[in-house]
Amino acid sequence: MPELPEVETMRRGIAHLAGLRIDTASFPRSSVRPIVTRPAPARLRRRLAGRTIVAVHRFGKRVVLELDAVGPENRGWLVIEPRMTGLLLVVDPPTRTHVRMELGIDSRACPRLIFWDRRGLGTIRLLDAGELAAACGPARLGPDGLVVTGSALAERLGGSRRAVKVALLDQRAVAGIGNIYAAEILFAAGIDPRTACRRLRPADWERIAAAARSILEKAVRMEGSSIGDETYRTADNRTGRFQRQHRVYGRAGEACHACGGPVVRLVQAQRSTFFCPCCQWQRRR
DNA sequence: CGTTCAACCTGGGCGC
DNA sequence: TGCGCCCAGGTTGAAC
Repeated sequence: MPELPEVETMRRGIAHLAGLRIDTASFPRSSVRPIVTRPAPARLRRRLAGRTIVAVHRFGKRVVLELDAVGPENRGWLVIEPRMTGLLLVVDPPTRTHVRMELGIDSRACPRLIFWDRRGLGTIRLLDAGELAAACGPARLGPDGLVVTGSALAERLGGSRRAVKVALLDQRAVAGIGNIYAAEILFAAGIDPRTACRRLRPADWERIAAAARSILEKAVRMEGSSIGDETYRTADNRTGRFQRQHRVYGRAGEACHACGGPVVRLVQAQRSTFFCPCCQWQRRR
Protein backbone atom coordinates (compact mmCIF):
# COMPACT_ATOMS: atom_id res chain seq x y z
CA MET A 1 0.00 0.00 0.00
CA PRO A 2 2.01 2.87 1.22
CA GLU A 3 4.05 4.73 -1.31
CA LEU A 4 5.99 7.93 -0.82
CA PRO A 5 3.03 10.21 0.03
CA GLU A 6 1.56 7.75 2.52
CA VAL A 7 4.91 7.02 4.16
CA GLU A 8 5.76 10.72 4.31
CA THR A 9 2.39 11.33 5.95
CA MET A 10 3.19 8.61 8.49
CA ARG A 11 6.54 10.21 9.16
CA ARG A 12 4.99 13.62 9.74
CA GLY A 13 2.34 12.04 11.93
CA ILE A 14 4.95 10.67 14.32
CA ALA A 15 7.65 13.34 13.93
CA HIS A 16 6.68 14.74 17.33
CA LEU A 17 8.19 11.60 18.91
CA ALA A 18 11.67 13.05 18.38
CA GLY A 19 13.24 13.70 21.75
CA LEU A 20 11.12 11.13 23.57
CA ARG A 21 12.26 7.89 25.15
CA ILE A 22 11.09 4.37 24.39
CA ASP A 23 9.95 2.76 27.64
CA THR A 24 8.88 -0.62 26.43
CA ALA A 25 8.75 -2.44 23.14
CA SER A 26 6.59 -5.46 22.39
CA PHE A 27 6.14 -7.64 19.34
CA PRO A 28 2.88 -9.54 19.74
CA ARG A 29 2.62 -12.75 17.73
CA SER A 30 -0.63 -12.46 15.85
CA SER A 31 -0.44 -15.00 13.06
CA VAL A 32 1.13 -18.22 11.86
CA ARG A 33 4.40 -16.54 11.09
CA PRO A 34 5.49 -13.61 13.19
CA ILE A 35 6.51 -10.44 11.42
CA VAL A 36 10.08 -10.32 10.20
CA THR A 37 12.27 -8.34 12.58
CA ARG A 38 16.01 -8.04 12.89
CA PRO A 39 17.14 -8.97 15.37
CA ALA A 40 14.44 -11.43 16.48
CA PRO A 41 11.64 -9.92 18.61
CA ALA A 42 12.94 -10.91 22.06
CA ARG A 43 16.34 -9.37 21.46
CA LEU A 44 14.98 -6.37 19.60
CA ARG A 45 12.72 -5.67 22.56
CA ARG A 46 15.67 -5.50 24.92
CA ARG A 47 17.71 -3.38 22.55
CA LEU A 48 14.97 -0.76 22.11
CA ALA A 49 13.99 -0.24 25.73
CA GLY A 50 15.44 2.97 27.19
CA ARG A 51 16.55 4.42 23.86
CA THR A 52 15.65 7.98 22.93
CA ILE A 53 14.24 8.77 19.51
CA VAL A 54 16.60 11.38 18.13
CA ALA A 55 14.82 11.98 14.83
CA VAL A 56 12.20 10.50 12.52
CA HIS A 57 13.29 10.07 8.90
CA ARG A 58 11.86 8.76 5.68
CA PHE A 59 13.98 6.99 3.08
CA GLY A 60 11.87 6.10 0.06
CA LYS A 61 9.00 3.99 1.36
CA ARG A 62 10.53 3.40 4.79
CA VAL A 63 10.11 5.26 8.05
CA VAL A 64 13.29 5.32 10.12
CA LEU A 65 13.52 6.10 13.83
CA GLU A 66 17.01 7.31 14.68
CA LEU A 67 17.95 6.14 18.19
CA ASP A 68 20.62 7.44 20.52
CA ALA A 69 23.59 5.51 21.84
CA VAL A 70 23.07 4.11 25.34
CA GLY A 71 25.42 1.89 27.33
CA PRO A 72 26.77 -0.79 24.99
CA GLU A 73 24.50 0.35 22.19
CA ASN A 74 25.80 2.55 19.41
CA ARG A 75 23.54 4.96 17.63
CA GLY A 76 20.95 2.92 15.75
CA TRP A 77 18.25 3.23 13.13
CA LEU A 78 14.95 1.39 13.41
CA VAL A 79 13.93 0.87 9.80
CA ILE A 80 10.20 0.26 9.41
CA GLU A 81 9.07 -0.99 6.00
CA PRO A 82 5.26 -1.10 5.77
CA ARG A 83 5.18 -3.01 2.43
CA MET A 84 1.53 -3.58 1.44
CA THR A 85 -0.56 -3.04 4.55
CA GLY A 86 1.66 -1.77 7.34
CA LEU A 87 0.53 1.32 9.26
CA LEU A 88 2.12 3.42 11.97
CA LEU A 89 -0.50 4.60 14.45
CA VAL A 90 -0.44 6.76 17.55
CA VAL A 91 -4.05 5.79 18.33
CA ASP A 92 -5.79 2.43 18.68
CA PRO A 93 -5.86 0.34 15.50
CA PRO A 94 -9.23 -0.84 14.11
CA THR A 95 -8.70 -4.19 15.85
CA ARG A 96 -6.10 -5.51 18.25
CA THR A 97 -5.30 -8.35 15.90
CA HIS A 98 -2.41 -7.73 13.53
CA VAL A 99 -0.57 -5.48 15.96
CA ARG A 100 3.06 -6.29 15.14
CA MET A 101 4.94 -3.79 17.28
CA GLU A 102 3.94 -1.57 20.15
CA LEU A 103 6.31 0.99 21.59
CA GLY A 104 5.42 2.51 24.93
CA ILE A 105 6.72 6.07 24.77
CA ASP A 106 7.68 8.05 27.83
CA SER A 107 5.35 10.96 27.38
CA ARG A 108 1.78 11.95 27.98
CA ALA A 109 1.67 13.49 24.51
CA CYS A 110 2.21 10.13 22.86
CA PRO A 111 1.80 7.12 25.11
CA ARG A 112 2.49 4.64 22.35
CA LEU A 113 3.39 3.96 18.77
CA ILE A 114 1.80 0.96 17.08
CA PHE A 115 2.83 -0.83 13.90
CA TRP A 116 -0.33 -2.49 12.63
CA ASP A 117 -0.02 -4.72 9.59
CA ARG A 118 -2.97 -6.77 8.37
CA ARG A 119 -1.01 -8.95 5.99
CA GLY A 120 2.20 -9.00 7.96
CA LEU A 121 4.49 -8.51 4.98
CA GLY A 122 6.16 -5.51 6.59
CA THR A 123 9.58 -5.64 8.21
CA ILE A 124 11.25 -3.94 11.16
CA ARG A 125 15.04 -3.87 11.40
CA LEU A 126 17.44 -2.22 13.82
CA LEU A 127 20.51 -1.25 11.83
CA ASP A 128 23.87 0.33 12.59
CA ALA A 129 25.33 3.13 10.50
CA GLY A 130 26.94 0.84 7.97
CA GLU A 131 23.85 -1.30 7.55
CA LEU A 132 21.70 1.80 7.14
CA ALA A 133 23.95 3.05 4.38
CA ALA A 134 23.68 -0.31 2.63
CA ALA A 135 19.89 -0.46 2.98
CA CYS A 136 18.93 3.15 2.35
CA GLY A 137 21.99 4.69 0.69
CA PRO A 138 22.41 5.73 -2.93
CA ALA A 139 23.27 2.20 -4.03
CA ARG A 140 19.75 1.09 -3.10
CA LEU A 141 17.67 4.24 -3.43
CA GLY A 142 17.72 6.78 -6.21
CA PRO A 143 16.83 10.43 -5.64
CA ASP A 144 13.62 10.96 -3.73
CA GLY A 145 10.56 11.32 -5.92
CA LEU A 146 9.74 14.73 -4.41
CA VAL A 147 12.95 16.22 -5.79
CA VAL A 148 13.85 13.99 -8.75
CA THR A 149 15.02 15.71 -11.93
CA GLY A 150 14.67 14.78 -15.56
CA SER A 151 18.40 14.48 -15.99
CA ALA A 152 18.64 12.12 -13.00
CA LEU A 153 15.99 9.87 -14.56
CA ALA A 154 17.57 10.05 -17.98
CA GLU A 155 20.95 9.17 -16.53
CA ARG A 156 19.65 6.14 -14.65
CA LEU A 157 17.07 4.83 -17.11
CA GLY A 158 17.80 6.45 -20.45
CA GLY A 159 19.47 3.44 -22.03
CA SER A 160 17.12 0.83 -20.60
CA ARG A 161 14.91 -1.41 -22.72
CA ARG A 162 12.39 -1.68 -19.91
CA ALA A 163 8.92 -0.21 -20.18
CA VAL A 164 8.94 3.19 -18.50
CA LYS A 165 6.18 2.22 -16.04
CA VAL A 166 8.14 -0.79 -14.81
CA ALA A 167 11.29 1.33 -14.58
CA LEU A 168 9.61 3.97 -12.41
CA LEU A 169 8.93 1.27 -9.82
CA ASP A 170 12.67 0.59 -9.55
CA GLN A 171 13.67 2.18 -6.26
CA ARG A 172 17.31 2.45 -7.37
CA ALA A 173 16.22 4.78 -10.16
CA VAL A 174 13.89 6.97 -8.10
CA ALA A 175 12.78 6.38 -4.54
CA GLY A 176 9.20 6.28 -3.35
CA ILE A 177 7.11 5.70 -6.47
CA GLY A 178 4.78 2.69 -6.40
CA ASN A 179 1.98 1.32 -8.51
CA ILE A 180 -0.59 4.06 -7.91
CA TYR A 181 1.68 7.02 -8.45
CA ALA A 182 3.54 5.50 -11.41
CA ALA A 183 0.20 5.36 -13.22
CA GLU A 184 -0.82 8.87 -12.20
CA ILE A 185 2.57 10.35 -13.08
CA LEU A 186 2.61 8.86 -16.57
CA PHE A 187 -0.93 10.06 -17.19
CA ALA A 188 0.05 13.57 -16.16
CA ALA A 189 3.11 13.38 -18.40
CA GLY A 190 1.04 12.07 -21.31
CA ILE A 191 3.31 9.08 -21.87
CA ASP A 192 2.25 5.51 -22.63
CA PRO A 193 3.42 3.22 -19.81
CA ARG A 194 4.61 0.62 -22.32
CA THR A 195 7.15 2.96 -23.91
CA ALA A 196 10.70 1.62 -23.71
CA CYS A 197 12.89 3.96 -21.68
CA ARG A 198 15.46 4.21 -24.47
CA ARG A 199 12.84 5.74 -26.75
CA LEU A 200 12.33 8.68 -24.43
CA ARG A 201 14.12 11.98 -25.00
CA PRO A 202 15.43 14.43 -22.41
CA ALA A 203 12.27 16.54 -22.71
CA ASP A 204 10.15 13.45 -21.95
CA TRP A 205 12.17 12.71 -18.82
CA GLU A 206 11.74 16.32 -17.76
CA ARG A 207 7.97 15.98 -18.14
CA ILE A 208 7.98 12.75 -16.15
CA ALA A 209 10.12 14.22 -13.38
CA ALA A 210 8.02 17.38 -13.20
CA ALA A 211 4.84 15.28 -13.04
CA ALA A 212 6.38 13.11 -10.31
CA ARG A 213 7.34 16.07 -8.14
CA SER A 214 4.03 17.79 -8.63
CA ILE A 215 1.79 14.76 -8.07
CA LEU A 216 3.75 13.42 -5.11
CA GLU A 217 3.84 16.86 -3.51
CA LYS A 218 0.11 17.28 -3.93
CA ALA A 219 -0.54 13.76 -2.65
CA VAL A 220 1.54 14.51 0.45
CA ARG A 221 -0.46 17.69 0.99
CA MET A 222 -3.64 15.59 0.78
CA GLU A 223 -2.17 12.99 3.16
CA GLY A 224 -1.97 10.14 0.67
CA SER A 225 -4.47 7.78 -0.94
CA SER A 226 -6.86 5.58 1.05
CA ILE A 227 -8.61 2.92 -1.01
CA GLY A 228 -11.12 0.50 0.49
CA ASP A 229 -11.46 -0.65 4.09
CA GLU A 230 -8.61 -1.26 6.48
CA THR A 231 -6.28 0.33 4.06
CA TYR A 232 -3.93 3.23 4.53
CA ARG A 233 -4.67 5.63 7.39
CA THR A 234 -2.80 8.57 8.87
CA ALA A 235 -1.05 8.08 12.21
CA ASP A 236 -4.17 9.36 13.97
CA ASN A 237 -6.38 7.04 11.90
CA ARG A 238 -7.87 9.39 9.36
CA THR A 239 -8.17 8.58 5.65
CA GLY A 240 -6.07 10.32 3.04
CA ARG A 241 -7.79 12.41 0.38
CA PHE A 242 -5.69 12.02 -2.75
CA GLN A 243 -7.70 9.01 -3.99
CA ARG A 244 -10.28 11.54 -5.21
CA GLN A 245 -7.64 12.98 -7.50
CA HIS A 246 -6.77 9.68 -9.18
CA ARG A 247 -7.14 10.05 -12.94
CA VAL A 248 -6.43 6.48 -14.02
CA TYR A 249 -5.49 4.21 -11.12
CA GLY A 250 -8.30 1.76 -10.37
CA ARG A 251 -10.52 3.27 -13.08
CA ALA A 252 -10.45 0.57 -15.79
CA GLY A 253 -13.45 0.94 -18.10
CA GLU A 254 -14.39 4.33 -16.72
CA ALA A 255 -14.24 7.48 -18.80
CA CYS A 256 -10.99 9.42 -18.95
CA HIS A 257 -11.55 12.84 -17.42
CA ALA A 258 -9.61 14.44 -20.24
CA CYS A 259 -10.89 12.75 -23.42
CA GLY A 260 -13.90 10.70 -22.34
CA GLY A 261 -12.46 7.47 -23.71
CA PRO A 262 -12.18 4.38 -21.52
CA VAL A 263 -9.30 3.96 -19.09
CA VAL A 264 -7.52 0.70 -19.86
CA ARG A 265 -5.97 -1.86 -17.50
CA LEU A 266 -3.09 -4.03 -18.55
CA VAL A 267 -0.50 -6.11 -16.74
CA GLN A 268 3.19 -5.24 -16.68
CA ALA A 269 5.69 -7.15 -14.54
CA GLN A 270 2.81 -8.96 -12.86
CA ARG A 271 1.18 -5.75 -11.75
CA SER A 272 -1.79 -3.76 -12.98
CA THR A 273 -1.13 -0.69 -15.05
CA PHE A 274 -3.89 1.83 -15.71
CA PHE A 275 -3.70 4.39 -18.51
CA CYS A 276 -5.61 6.24 -21.20
CA PRO A 277 -4.49 5.10 -24.67
CA CYS A 278 -5.88 8.28 -26.16
CA CYS A 279 -4.11 10.77 -23.86
CA GLN A 280 -0.90 8.82 -23.34
CA TRP A 281 1.05 8.16 -26.50
CA GLN A 282 4.05 6.12 -27.26
CA ARG A 283 7.17 7.29 -29.00
CA ARG A 284 8.19 4.47 -31.28
CA ARG A 285 11.31 5.96 -32.72
C1' DC B 1 20.12 -7.31 -19.46
C1' DG B 2 15.27 -8.10 -18.83
C1' DT B 3 11.29 -10.80 -17.90
C1' DT B 4 8.57 -14.25 -15.39
C1' DC B 5 7.32 -16.72 -11.50
C1' DA B 6 6.92 -17.78 -6.79
C1' DA B 7 6.95 -16.55 -2.12
C1' DC B 8 5.93 -13.95 1.93
C1' DC B 9 0.50 -13.08 4.25
C1' DT B 10 -4.65 -11.74 5.02
C1' DG B 11 -8.99 -10.72 3.41
C1' DG B 12 -12.52 -8.65 0.17
C1' DG B 13 -15.17 -9.52 -3.91
C1' DC B 14 -17.14 -12.29 -7.43
C1' DG B 15 -19.06 -16.27 -10.08
C1' DC B 16 -21.22 -20.53 -9.53
C1' DT C 1 -24.00 -20.27 2.42
C1' DG C 2 -19.91 -22.11 0.75
C1' DC C 3 -16.11 -22.92 -2.42
C1' DG C 4 -12.70 -21.61 -5.48
C1' DC C 5 -10.60 -18.14 -7.79
C1' DC C 6 -8.71 -13.42 -8.62
C1' DC C 7 -7.28 -9.23 -6.77
C1' DA C 8 -4.59 -5.82 -3.67
C1' DG C 9 -0.46 0.12 -2.20
C1' DG C 10 5.84 -4.06 -1.99
C1' DT C 11 10.11 -6.57 -2.17
C1' DT C 12 13.24 -10.34 -3.11
C1' DG C 13 15.49 -14.23 -5.22
C1' DA C 14 15.63 -17.93 -8.56
C1' DA C 15 15.10 -19.48 -13.18
C1' DC C 16 15.20 -18.73 -18.03
